[in-house]
Amino acid sequence: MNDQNRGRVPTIHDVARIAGVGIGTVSRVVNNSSGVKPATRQRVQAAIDELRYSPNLIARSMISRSTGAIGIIVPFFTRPFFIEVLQGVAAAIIRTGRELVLYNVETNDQRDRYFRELPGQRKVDGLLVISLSPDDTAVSTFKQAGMPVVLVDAYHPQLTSLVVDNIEGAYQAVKCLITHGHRRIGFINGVTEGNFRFNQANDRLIGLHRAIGEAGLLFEPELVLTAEWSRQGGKQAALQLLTRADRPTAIFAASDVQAIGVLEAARSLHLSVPGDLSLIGYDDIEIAEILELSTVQQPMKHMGELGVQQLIAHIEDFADEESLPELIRLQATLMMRRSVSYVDA
Amino acid sequence: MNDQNRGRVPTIHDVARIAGVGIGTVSRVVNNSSGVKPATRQRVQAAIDELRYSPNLIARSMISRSTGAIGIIVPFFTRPFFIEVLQGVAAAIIRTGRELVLYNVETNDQRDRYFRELPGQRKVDGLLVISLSPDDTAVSTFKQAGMPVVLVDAYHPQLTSLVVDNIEGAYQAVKCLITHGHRRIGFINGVTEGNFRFNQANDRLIGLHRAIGEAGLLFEPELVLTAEWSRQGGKQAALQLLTRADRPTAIFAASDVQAIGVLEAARSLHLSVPGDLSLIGYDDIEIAEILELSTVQQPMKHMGELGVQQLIAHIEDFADEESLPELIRLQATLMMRRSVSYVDA
DNA sequence: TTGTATGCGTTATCAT
DNA sequence: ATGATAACGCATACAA
Repeated sequence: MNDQNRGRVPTIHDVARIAGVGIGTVSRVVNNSSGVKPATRQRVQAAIDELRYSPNLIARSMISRSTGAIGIIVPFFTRPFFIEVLQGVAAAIIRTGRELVLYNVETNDQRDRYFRELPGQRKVDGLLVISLSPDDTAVSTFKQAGMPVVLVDAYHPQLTSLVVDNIEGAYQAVKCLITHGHRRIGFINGVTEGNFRFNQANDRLIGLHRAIGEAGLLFEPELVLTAEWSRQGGKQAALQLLTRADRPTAIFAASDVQAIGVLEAARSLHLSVPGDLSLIGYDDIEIAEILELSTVQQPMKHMGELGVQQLIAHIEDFADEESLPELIRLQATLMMRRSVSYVDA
Repeated sequence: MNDQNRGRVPTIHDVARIAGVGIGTVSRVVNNSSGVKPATRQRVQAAIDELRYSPNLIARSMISRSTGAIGIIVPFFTRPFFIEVLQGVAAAIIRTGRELVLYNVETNDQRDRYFRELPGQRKVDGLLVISLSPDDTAVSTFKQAGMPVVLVDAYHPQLTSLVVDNIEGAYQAVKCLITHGHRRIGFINGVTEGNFRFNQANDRLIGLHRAIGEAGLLFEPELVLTAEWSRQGGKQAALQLLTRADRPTAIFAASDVQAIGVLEAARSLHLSVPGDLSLIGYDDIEIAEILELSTVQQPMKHMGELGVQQLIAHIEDFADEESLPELIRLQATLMMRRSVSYVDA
């Protein structure tokens, strides 16, 4: 192991030279192809071990036209919801021995650039898109490039999409509050950032309307606030709701992160949950259980795993060209915990 | 956009043909090289736009010998500690316009395979290794392949390493408990999984010893338990400690995740924290603040960002060959919150 | 059974 | 200013 070789990675030619064979034979040994005399195979293997050779995957990709990597396009990946989806994604990808390449998007521009350029760059074999809905132009780029794409928590008619019934989820949450005798229910919705989560925010509002309408209650617009998808956002909105003269007896938040902000607001106002205020969040991130927060569970890890599974099926399916896009619907589940109680019990 | 081109990505040759120029010229336009007549440049650009061409990064990598990607080798990436480090990592990487490739390791074999093969595969320009200490063989593989490697929360004399003074952190935690009058202090340490976190677990124990020794207290081995780095692990260990006749009045846990398990155990035994039990965790993951858990803060995001920063410096530094490895020491900080009180106050 | 030549899509070095 | 051509490291078809 002389120092001359510093920084120079051995290639298939080096192995061939050492073993005294042609590069074709080395290639056969490396790829376990048949038709190599055991003795030669052994010589080659010895050379490989000696040089600590491992094949340059970039060069191999040029020929095989596949990289073994899967790209994940995800907005604001540090938020708990996305983190939990990513956990499912990563577990599923790694299980297949592939690599995971993360593309985080924080702006519309970034999203559009990824949609436009990633398909042609060929650095990944497929794209899993989380909570982002590509427009028709983007989809045509995917199709033209033959790049398999699957959507998770987003929808496009021409792409396999995996969606959660959040209208029903929100409906169940609000209905539950109504059943518990609440009549003044505050709703803290999430902002729609660059239309990233347009449906997400909207669906929850629709579910709320449905539950309220069904119960024959009056919809009170001043009890509906829009806040950042953050603790801070939730806290501020809650403060606003809870300092009203006619403060709501219950709050439904569009995400657990915001619900935690509500808890903090309540604490700072010396209101007890659920004594003075009932609360339901959304997502069921891990911390919700610890805080005994009632919430609507989205099967986040499962969404990630299922998305990867679908994507890999597309990648491996050569007849993919015109395989019809599937629409997979998942349920949201109300998780009742300690943060809800009957009003004036 | 005819259907014939489905799945065929346009190459530089297609652009050249359409624009009626040679591929060299196209390459110059794509890379903004000088020496192209404005008129030609325009023609080429038009062809690029028409075909929606974007250069194949794989082919480009063959020549440039760089991929624009950074590989992260991390064990058990779903644990909060690693998630928070990864957040810093991802933010820093994306800020530089590079890609992040995640390599999760759950076994010794996996770790060794990554260390052995990744350097030669050339799919990434550098490796950031989290909480994993490569041995001399691995390090020599890195060096020979000229693959830049930086260690975070791990150490090797020949590699730039970023470590946290966890001995001091643990010392501060235990000393604080002693100052609050506690004499029987339980310690829930983490297991050493395949030596992944050998130092991590050991350092905390050393800090404990130091604080206890300094106070002239007797070290009681039966109050030191080893548990999984999980809520469940922490809970079970705590149950064991807290059901003793002479139960400790305080517990120090090697991680916040385990400390949360302690909280759950206390709750199930109807012991109040900090009334009946004082508790200090380790790491300061986000949930610690929400739970008002006292803990020792590790600058996780900062570690990730700093690691990336160092790695990129190595990647871009051509004289890297023999640039000396740095050892960067970071402080751990005791965060006092509600989970600690004076004993028999 | 094995060696050699071709091509993957780029960039870079030459000519022109 | 621009076009042709040689690498880059590999897999593979084909020749021997």
